[in-house]
Amino acid sequence: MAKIGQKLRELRSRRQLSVRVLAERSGVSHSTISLMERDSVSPTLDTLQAVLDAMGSTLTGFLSDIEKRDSSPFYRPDDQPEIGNEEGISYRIIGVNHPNRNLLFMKETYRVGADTGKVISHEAQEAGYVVSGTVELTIGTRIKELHAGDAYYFDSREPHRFRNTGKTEAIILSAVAPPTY
Amino acid sequence: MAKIGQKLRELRSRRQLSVRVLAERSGVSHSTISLMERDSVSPTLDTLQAVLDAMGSTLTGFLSDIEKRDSSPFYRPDDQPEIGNEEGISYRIIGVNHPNRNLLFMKETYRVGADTGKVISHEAQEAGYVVSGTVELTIGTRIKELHAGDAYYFDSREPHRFRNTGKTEAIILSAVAPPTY
DNA sequence: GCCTTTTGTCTAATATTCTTGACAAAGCTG
DNA sequence: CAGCTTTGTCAAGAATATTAGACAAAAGGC
Repeated sequence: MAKIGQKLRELRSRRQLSVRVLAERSGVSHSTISLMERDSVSPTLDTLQAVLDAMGSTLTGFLSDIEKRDSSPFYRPDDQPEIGNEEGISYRIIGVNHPNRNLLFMKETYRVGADTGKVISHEAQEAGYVVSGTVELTIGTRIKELHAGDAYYFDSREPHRFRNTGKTEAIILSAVAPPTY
Repeated sequence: MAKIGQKLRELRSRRQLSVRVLAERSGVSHSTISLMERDSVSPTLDTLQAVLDAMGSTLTGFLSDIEKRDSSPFYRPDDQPEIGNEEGISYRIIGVNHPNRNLLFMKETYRVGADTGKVISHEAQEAGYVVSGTVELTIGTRIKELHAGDAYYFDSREPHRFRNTGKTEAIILSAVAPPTY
C-alpha cells in the first residue's frame, strides 16, 4: 500500500481545510478522505485526482514527492528488474525508483545466438558499450561486429538489430533518452 | 475517468509483452490489465504501480506524460480553482494543469477588512504585487501599508500577515516557490 | 458552566475494482 | 485443413474502495 496519507494530510492542514470542506469541494466523501489519510485504502486514480484538484495540486507533482521520499539512488542486482521478453535476451533496468526519469539505463545480456530481429523504436537516441562477448550490430544498412570495449551511438528511429555472434554470453550497458519508455 | 489506457498499451506493445505475461510479472490479473487498457476502470494506485513496475516505469513518469497530453497552458477564470478557505479571502491558482509545477502562482482577493492572521509557512520564498486596493502587510516585526503598484518579497518562514485596511476589495498577484504546496 | 458546532473516526450498506474461469478469433504446427 | 497454442475480451463472484450516517471528543459562543 502506497503511503500517501501523511503527505495528503500535510497538504490539507496547510490550507486549513477540514476533512468535510475538502470533501465537499472535491466531490469525494469525507470518510474516504479520512481513510486515505490513514493509509487504510489504496485510492482510485480518479478519487485521488479529484482530491488533489481541490487543493490545486496534481497527480504528478504529488506523487513525485512521494516517490522521491522512498527512492534510494543505489541499485543492487535484485533492484534491477527485468523488463524484456525476447528469448535469450535480458534487459535489466537501472534506476527504477527514480521518479521522473529522463534516461533509461540498462544492462543487456544476450545468450549465445540470441537475436533481437529488426527493431524500429520511437524517437530517441541510444548509446551502449560492450562489456563482454561479441555482438553483431546492424544499423540501417551498416553492419559491424563489436567486441568487449567497443561501443555505439545511433538514432533509435533507424532500424537496428543486435545479435550475439560469439561463443559466450554478451553483456552490454546501454542508455536511451528520452525514455518515453 | 483518466484516460491512461492507450498509453498503457503503448508501453506494453513496445516491450512485446502479452497481456498475460505482463499479468504474471506484475501480479495483477490479466483481465484487470485488459480493462485498464480500455479505460473501463479507474485503477487503484497500488495496481497501477504494480503494472508500471513490471515494465520498469514509475507512477510519476507515466502520469506526467498523461497529464502533459491534456494540459493547456491557458487559464481562463473558470480554470483558476479556489484553494483557500479563510473568510473573505480568495486564493485562485494559475496553472493547475501543469504536471510538475515548481511554482505556485495565485490571484489573491481580500474583502474589506479581511485578515489572514499570523501565518508561518514551510520553507519557501514569496513575492507579490498589489494590483488594486490597500493591504497592510506584516513581516516579522515590520509593518507597511501597500497600495496599488507596491510589491513585496520575503521568506515564508518569517511570520507574516495580510490585512485589507482599505475601503475596497484588494487584489494581489503572488508567487511562491518551491510549491511543496 | 451549558449548549451548539465542528472536529475526525467508525460502521454498515453500496458501488466499484479485481479475480477466476470460459469464450471466440487469430496465429502456428504438422 | 485439423489440432494446438496464444491472443484479447467477457461474465459472475470475491475482494476492496466509497458512501451515508452515527458517534465521541474538542472547540467556541454566550
